[in-house]
Amino acid sequence: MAIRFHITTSSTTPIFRQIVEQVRTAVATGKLVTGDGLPSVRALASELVVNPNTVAKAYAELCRDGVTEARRGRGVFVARQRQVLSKAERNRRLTELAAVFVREATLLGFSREEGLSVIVKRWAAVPEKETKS
Amino acid sequence: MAIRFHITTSSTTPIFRQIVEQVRTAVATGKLVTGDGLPSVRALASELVVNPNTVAKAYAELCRDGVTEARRGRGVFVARQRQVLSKAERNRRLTELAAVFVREATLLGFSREEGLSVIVKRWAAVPEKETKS
Amino acid sequence: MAIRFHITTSSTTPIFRQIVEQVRTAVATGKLVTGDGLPSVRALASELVVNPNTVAKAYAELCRDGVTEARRGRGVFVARQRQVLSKAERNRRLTELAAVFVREATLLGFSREEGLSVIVKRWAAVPEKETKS
Amino acid sequence: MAIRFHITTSSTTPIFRQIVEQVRTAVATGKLVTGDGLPSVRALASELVVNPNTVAKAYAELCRDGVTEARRGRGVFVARQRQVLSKAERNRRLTELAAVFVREATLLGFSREEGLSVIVKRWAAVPEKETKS
DNA sequence: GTGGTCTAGACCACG
DNA sequence: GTGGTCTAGACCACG
Repeated sequence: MAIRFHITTSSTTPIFRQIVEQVRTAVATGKLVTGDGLPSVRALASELVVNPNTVAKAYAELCRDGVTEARRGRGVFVARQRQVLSKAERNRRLTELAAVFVREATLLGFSREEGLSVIVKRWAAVPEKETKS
Repeated sequence: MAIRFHITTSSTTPIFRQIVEQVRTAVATGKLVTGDGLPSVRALASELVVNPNTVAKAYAELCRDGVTEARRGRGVFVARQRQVLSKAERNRRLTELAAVFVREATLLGFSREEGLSVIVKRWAAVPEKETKS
Repeated sequence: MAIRFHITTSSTTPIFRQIVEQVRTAVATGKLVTGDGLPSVRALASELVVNPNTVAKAYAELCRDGVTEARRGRGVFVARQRQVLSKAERNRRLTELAAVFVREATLLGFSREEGLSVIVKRWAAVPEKETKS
Repeated sequence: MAIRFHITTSSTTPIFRQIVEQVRTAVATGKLVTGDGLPSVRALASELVVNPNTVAKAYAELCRDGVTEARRGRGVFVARQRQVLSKAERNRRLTELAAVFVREATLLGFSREEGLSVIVKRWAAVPEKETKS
């Protein structure tokens, strides 16, 4: 399935990071699956009216993190997802993610129930699959 | 109650942001409550061995977001927490926070149960209080 | 301790990779230790007569891999080395490294004894330290 | 003996290099010996579903390095392995290979014993033969 | 045609 | 002064 990108040049989030996050979201929610192709660097740069280097930087980070893989002369494709980080490192990152969520949700005035509810709702968008450890 | 700051100069997170986040966490978890005073800009800068401008920048952001308030000539204090954002905007932000958490947790290979479990655990650090909506 | 860089622009190995490898070697052999500073992006670019972006790309990869860390406004420093990859992934990489070494050494006409000997000799340059797993 | 090729189009390693390395490995481990024939360019390209130019490029490099030799109108065959490089050059390359192995193994957190062990294990796949110096 | 590398030069965030 | 981001534009390796 294809993916529609939306870039906000006025955001404090760098353009290349916005691209990275949109691809990561699409992969996490199953909108993009293993083997799906991304637009070519030139095509996406042209569509978003940004420099090809900016797109290339985003794609490079995605490839480095194993989300995608570049095939010579053919383009960038969604890779088979596999975990290379140690269990300890992954747990550390998950704990940090949870701390940020709880802090910000609390400061926004939301209760534990409201916070969990929106997480559960969001997770419904993620397709079932065997956990890859 | 006082707050102990821990700054990591080697982190990719800017120092001023580390200060901001530690105050926000302290307020969210009830370690700091309405009326509690923060160290003076000079005192904290000296203690953390950072530029006073950096501390001032952090305090300015906290005041701007309504977490703290500056009382002329007396210092910076934790403000009475009140929601200035519209219900719609707060819901939008909560949804975005949840999307980030679910996306990253999923890509790290965690299941819905593991993700929720760590959120619940983290929320245990937040004291009960009436929801401020 | 400082580090002397030697770049070969005629090599097929990209300049940014040559920089990366020289820093990795210096860290692996203890010539650079935790906390040591690298030359600034601009200083090294000027010294090597390459574009600052090329040096920045090398430094970015080193930081991403945890070899170094950038401190805001101060420069890039050697980080405390820690392992974030899973044991399985690290074993996989070591096996691949060994396969390459054995293949090339064999084709160069060297015996097992000669190959091991030069590895042992090279390892003598690595300072003793507790294995970090 | 024949050789089975396995190409990963998603790898960052160019296809022609994968072919080169698999032939080199087969020769180094004795799976292919002097006089053994390689598949024709067209046959291999067809089997691997790659561009014939890619296979031709791989064979050209193998011939240039003396691993194989092309016999006009008959195909490409494994050459009698002989060392064309000077002893000094071969020693230089072996030292460089060892440096890379030790550097990366060290940064992965492996000890000298672990590194040597995996080299020894890998070398067990190489048949005994008189050293060709 | 595809991504990868590099130069040249600008502007910004941080401290 | 430091690294981070971005644009503009060139050339190369691969297929």
